[in-house]
Amino acid sequence: MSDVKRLVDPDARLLQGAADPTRLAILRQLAGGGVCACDFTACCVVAQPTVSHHLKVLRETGWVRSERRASFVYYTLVPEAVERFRAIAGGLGSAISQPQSRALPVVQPPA
Amino acid sequence: MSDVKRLVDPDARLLQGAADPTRLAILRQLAGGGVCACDFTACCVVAQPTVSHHLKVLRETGWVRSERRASFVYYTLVPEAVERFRAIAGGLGSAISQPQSRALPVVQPPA
DNA sequence: CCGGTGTATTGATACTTGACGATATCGGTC
DNA sequence: GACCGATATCGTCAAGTATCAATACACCGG
Repeated sequence: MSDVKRLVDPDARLLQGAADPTRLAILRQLAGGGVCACDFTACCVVAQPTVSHHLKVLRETGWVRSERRASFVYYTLVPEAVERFRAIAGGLGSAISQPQSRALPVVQPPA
Repeated sequence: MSDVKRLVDPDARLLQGAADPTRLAILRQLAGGGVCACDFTACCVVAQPTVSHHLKVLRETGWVRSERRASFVYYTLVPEAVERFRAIAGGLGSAISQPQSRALPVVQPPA
């Protein structure tokens, strides 16, 4: 993806932040309460620099915030990011709140 | 990402399906009701083969289903995918439904 | 059966990404 | 101040991905 696209669609950027098995695992652990960076190294198969890299991506995409405490770094989920994520899900979900009768909708091919 | 990871975490795969500006735009248009493949070519900046490619990705990640009708192909959102997407959002959101007092939680660095 | 339109596939290319080892940095301890 | 554990950064490589032009395929109308 180009940088331009990242600018024009912040939602896609947010989704991309979460769209990796390692990062999704990190986000889930954060939702559960584990927040020391060393915990992630334990939970994931990847090496420490890789975890650090993913944490950076999550920071840059607005998912997490980091805070230093002594020699440890604590990570917390950014509530707004989760909220935005939910909003995206809600936006897509409008179609399923109504019955399935739209399977072949009224949209016509262009004239 | 490796194929292995795709197998071990289908949620990440689903997220990756949506984590692209063009595909997100397509999904949103599908939620709104536009379903003819030619509509996507109109809505996106990219060329037709690119749209077709993205539709294929969405099909492979379980987001959409396609159906041929005369010479046009109609696309519909897969309700289960949207539901799953919502479930992922809900799983991450559990932390924000409770107050922020967990900013620096009780989790300790490993002994 | 033949031309035309809509859609998918192929092949090539440039870019992005995930992963690692090595190394730097930061804070605490002795 | 020297060592040590915890994180981050750098350099690099392999792999994945987005994009397009060219082309093939499917379906309709004549």
